[in-house]
Amino acid sequence: MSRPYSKILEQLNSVGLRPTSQRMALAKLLFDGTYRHVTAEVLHKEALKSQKQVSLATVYNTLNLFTRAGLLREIVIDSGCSYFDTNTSAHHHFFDEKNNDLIDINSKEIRIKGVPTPPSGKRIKDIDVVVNIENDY
Amino acid sequence: MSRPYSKILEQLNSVGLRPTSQRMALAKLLFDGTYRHVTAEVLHKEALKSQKQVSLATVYNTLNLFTRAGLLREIVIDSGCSYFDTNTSAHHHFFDEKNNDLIDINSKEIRIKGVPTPPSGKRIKDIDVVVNIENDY
DNA sequence: GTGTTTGCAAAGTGTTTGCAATTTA
DNA sequence: TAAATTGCAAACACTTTGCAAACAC
Repeated sequence: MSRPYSKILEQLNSVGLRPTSQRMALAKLLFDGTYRHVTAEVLHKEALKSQKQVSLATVYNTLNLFTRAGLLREIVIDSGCSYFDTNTSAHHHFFDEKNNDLIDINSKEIRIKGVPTPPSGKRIKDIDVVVNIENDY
Repeated sequence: MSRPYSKILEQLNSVGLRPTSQRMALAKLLFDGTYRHVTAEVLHKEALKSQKQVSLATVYNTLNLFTRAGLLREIVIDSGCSYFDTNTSAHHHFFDEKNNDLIDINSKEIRIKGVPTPPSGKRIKDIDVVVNIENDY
């Protein structure tokens, strides 16, 4: 599943980011072939677990850089915790607040009708849909 | 526009909250007859501006109590800032990130189709739609 | 070599909490 | 007067930042 080294290198080069060992290690964890939703803390722990020593500050900086470069998308659900989504195409999410778990919903599945005209001088940038789910007892 | 004292008192009593002077003052600012989206900081400033001295901690505690009592609804858009909405019925929002401005969208206007079945053992609790808007240049 | 990146610790933000003093019923 | 509430300051969780040392090109 893991993406080859050369692909990751290419990806970093293409957005003008120096392929430092920390960035390479984090990119390898993030872009492993499946779509992921990670917090800074989770990614930091994963990096330490794999042999790579990276500081939490660098994880934050790298997530922000990758997001600005279009490699990641930031999602805010709860206050006090940002998720970073490796799927940057338009799509929506299930959110299970019991486990703080995000699940992708393909953008083609959900259709939204009847969005009113925005206030004058404004236009729609994008639409975020979060389907909150809970245990079915 | 402002709601009469007796109505606010009744409202607090109905959810089992003691009508202290701080709660009365905050309720008066919140439930003024129009729907509002306030942050703790903004409400605190408003309280101080009106003659009422309330601590920021009490504003936070009161907003949380009112939310738990069903008088308010909490909305998280940005990380690092909670909004409290005096409209507790199901509805959606425009969000203008330029001014950090929330605007209600009547729930009857927006229709969502094609929401996939949630994972087994889970059911849909509610759906949040945020229509992000930006300046139209 | 020059400019970039890292890691640390410190600072920053929004929010919650412990506790003594105050207020409510 | 017993229980709830307040305000303050300290604690908190998450995130950003300043700066010297390390690294990439």
